[in-house]
Amino acid sequence: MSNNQALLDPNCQHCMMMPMCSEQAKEVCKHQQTPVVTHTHELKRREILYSYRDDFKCLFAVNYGALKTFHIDMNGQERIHQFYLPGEIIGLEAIHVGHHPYSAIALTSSSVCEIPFDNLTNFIAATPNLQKQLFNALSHRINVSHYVTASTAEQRLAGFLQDVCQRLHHHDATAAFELPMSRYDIGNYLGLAPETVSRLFTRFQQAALIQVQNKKIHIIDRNKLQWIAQEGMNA
Amino acid sequence: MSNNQALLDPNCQHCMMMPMCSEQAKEVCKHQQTPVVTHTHELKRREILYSYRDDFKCLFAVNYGALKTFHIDMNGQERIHQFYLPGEIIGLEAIHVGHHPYSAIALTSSSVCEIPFDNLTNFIAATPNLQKQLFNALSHRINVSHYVTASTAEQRLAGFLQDVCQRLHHHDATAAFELPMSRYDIGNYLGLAPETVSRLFTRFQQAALIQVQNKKIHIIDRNKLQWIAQEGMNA
DNA sequence: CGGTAGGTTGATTGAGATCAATGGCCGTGG
DNA sequence: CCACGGCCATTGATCTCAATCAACCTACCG
Repeated sequence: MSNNQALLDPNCQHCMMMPMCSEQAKEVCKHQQTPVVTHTHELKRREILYSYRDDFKCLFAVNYGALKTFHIDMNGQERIHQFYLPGEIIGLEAIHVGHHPYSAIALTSSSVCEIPFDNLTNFIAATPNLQKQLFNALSHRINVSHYVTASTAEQRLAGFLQDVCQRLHHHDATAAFELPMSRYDIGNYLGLAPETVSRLFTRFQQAALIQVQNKKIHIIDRNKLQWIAQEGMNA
Repeated sequence: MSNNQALLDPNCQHCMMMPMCSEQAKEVCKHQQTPVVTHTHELKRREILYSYRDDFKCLFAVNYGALKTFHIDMNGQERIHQFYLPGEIIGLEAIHVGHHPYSAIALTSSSVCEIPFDNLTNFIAATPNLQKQLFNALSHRINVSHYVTASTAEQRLAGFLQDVCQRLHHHDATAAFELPMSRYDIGNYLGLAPETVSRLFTRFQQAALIQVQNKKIHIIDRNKLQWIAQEGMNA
């Protein structure tokens, strides 16, 4: 798939790397003979994008689908580090060590744009006003996922739903979407047992905050969800 | 305190911003009339460096002492975001929003170098090989503090001690240092009650992993501490 | 010297983990 | 097409680790 085709994709609208795919950017690239986005990868569910300890050469921007990064601890247990939704950049944590500290795997059929990091830095050096863009992306990543350290399970899951909703660019009080990950994955990410996640979904549904049918989530009362994320359910 | 004086300080050896204070850097600065480190602030214990929502203009590098960033939630409860030890950079999370999302306060008598962000970006644009430095610093911050989401209290505290030890540049199997923060702060940061932190210190001491006397910590068996951080105490 | 914040230790409670059983969904192969 | 098997999800029963409540101690500061 070419760079141009990717630009036609509605998902590119929200991609942090979009400025690197602009007409202006492509002019610069043509000059340098080094495009920022070289090509895209199509991934099937459970297909590995890269593995723990692989050399860091490229960042990846999620075009569609969803991925997770994880590692396997000394007990053979999976520990999920982060989920990635369309428009988000995978691999930033590898910049300073030169290799990937986590493995990345597709949760659903997905497509990612490959961004060779050297091309990117060259490009940024040539267009300093875009340097800020990458700083912003990195700065942004420092702050994400507050809620995983929230005190109660309710707060964590409410925060998670809220976060996913936002990252899928649903801005209204009500929203419907499909969770790309299993209850096990959510639990793993939030430090909860999958059973607890399941029970909480039921409780949230009983409280008319959401409607759940398997992976389909319908957010009914987002304000209240936000409230719970910060205060807990009975506060 | 001048830039030169700061350079004489042994803490500067490990500062991520040291390249910005090099002779080469100062040459560039002289050219631009905009030094990277303008001056330093001396802070007393509990003195505020900046407050939540303050405009983001500067990063700060800890010269000596220690600080924490935090915010007060809707219940009036403090939530600690991060601790900062000598050589570390405060304020990176503000880059992409333009204002500080947390307040910063000194835990002990401290000194920080003020780094106006515009000066820094100008400087980096003028010396592209140092652009990488800031990318690295940001990338590094994405990965820190794993252990706060570890499953057991033991693992979290062991991970925390291990982390502090490393950030204070103790590389040996045994080490002694002073914790700059209270048990309440540690608990708050790790999502544990202060009583739990206290009990764990006692248990770690009984297991001959560490010696504790108030804030003075003596790491006796760092390997085992590392083990516990990953596997738990009885695994 | 008291006063106060911080630290330790003990007793009790509770949220969430774990164990266990069941049901639904989907992909695979006969 | 249906049947089987595996994975995922839900629900219930029990247990456990850490929170909470409470008392007391200690260090530091005016």
